[in-house]
Amino acid sequence: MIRTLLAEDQGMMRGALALLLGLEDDIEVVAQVGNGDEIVPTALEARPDIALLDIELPGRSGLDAAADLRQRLPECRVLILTTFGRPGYLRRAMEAGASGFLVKDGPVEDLAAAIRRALAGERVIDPALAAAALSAGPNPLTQRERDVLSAAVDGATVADIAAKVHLSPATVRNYLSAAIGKTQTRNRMEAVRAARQNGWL
Amino acid sequence: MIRTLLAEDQGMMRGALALLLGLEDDIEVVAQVGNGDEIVPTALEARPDIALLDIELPGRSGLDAAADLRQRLPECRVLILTTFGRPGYLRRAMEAGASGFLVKDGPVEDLAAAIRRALAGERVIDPALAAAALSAGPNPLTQRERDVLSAAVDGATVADIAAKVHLSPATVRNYLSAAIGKTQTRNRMEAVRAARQNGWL
DNA sequence: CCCGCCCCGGGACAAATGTCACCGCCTTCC
DNA sequence: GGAAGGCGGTGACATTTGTCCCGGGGCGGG
Repeated sequence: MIRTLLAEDQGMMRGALALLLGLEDDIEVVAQVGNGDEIVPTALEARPDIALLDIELPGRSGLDAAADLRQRLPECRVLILTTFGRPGYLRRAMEAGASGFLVKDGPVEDLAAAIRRALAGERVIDPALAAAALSAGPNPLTQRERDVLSAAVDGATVADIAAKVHLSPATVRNYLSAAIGKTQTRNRMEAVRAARQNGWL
Repeated sequence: MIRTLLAEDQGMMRGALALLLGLEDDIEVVAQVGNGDEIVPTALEARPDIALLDIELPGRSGLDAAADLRQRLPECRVLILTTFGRPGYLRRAMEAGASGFLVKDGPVEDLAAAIRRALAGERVIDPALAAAALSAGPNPLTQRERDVLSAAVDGATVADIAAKVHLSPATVRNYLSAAIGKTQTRNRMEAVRAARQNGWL
């Protein structure tokens, strides 16, 4: 039996997937969590063979948790399951030591198949997505640029951002300008959009 | 047997739900679509007893399709199934003649139960959500304000918006200002955010 | 008929935003 | 030891954005 941990925030999706996987003869869902920072503790207790992680979770990103999990429980494989096939996400997933990367489009049958292949030691990645990740290149943004850009979502003013990141307003504007330049966009919102699109957050 | 149509864009979610509902003794999934404008044609052919519609679909909004479907196939009940429990969505769903409104959080067991209750003539609505929808009040934005605000997503400049909506830049700025005022926000991005939050798009 | 409200536009003005040049400090790498 | 680059900051500048006030036209209800 393949012992599986399932991390997914949408209750209906989580329940449906769990039920679905439970129908497979060789797969058993031993734990379910809906929150990012429950992943590692729960895994340490349930000791699954494989963890199926969503990326965008409340509490903690599935990518962060993946890296942590690979350290603390190396025998447990990690499969990332996400809505968005963003190049930067795939890149980070691989760097975190994930065995595969699935998008939530695509048929359900892929899921069980991916689990078995990952456990057999294979890497499970959509070829088209892999190509996109390679052609997009690495994240050009520095740490601070990411911070500032992240704080700029949903229309915060420069003053808001400065307060949130503990920087001078003037500095914030410089970072924003740099980020806008690197993303080849025209204003902060386009920059945020482009950065998210690429999975550089 | 309850004949069900399933409209949902995420392949994995769609497949999982279909499989899940298929396990119920009295429910049968007679059609699945992943695109908004396939809903009505497919329903006219498959003649389901109930249609389970996501709102945010490619091609056409599930809410639009719901209204249309109620006209063209009155014996078919409509159940809205969405990620976001936005007050305006609920309001529009009810105006479109939906029999119920489910959010994708919450347990899977709710789904089959909701289908049966909807077919029995009940209205299926989360009480907390209903309260929020009533307290939020109706959409205060005019048609043009909605147009302009919609065109302002992802950081378009005034000139971009003006071109997209075929208006003078000056007029666009006036509408944006009005929308910002009505949403009690400080800039266009916050206004967009607030409007989307409430399901006023 | 008038009132209110929506539509469309213009002008003027203050504030916010984006850009550029320049400063110093620090770390890393050749 | 220098070059390169990230970090934090300042000042100046042009552009954009948000606001307010002003027109005119249309349409519905009292």
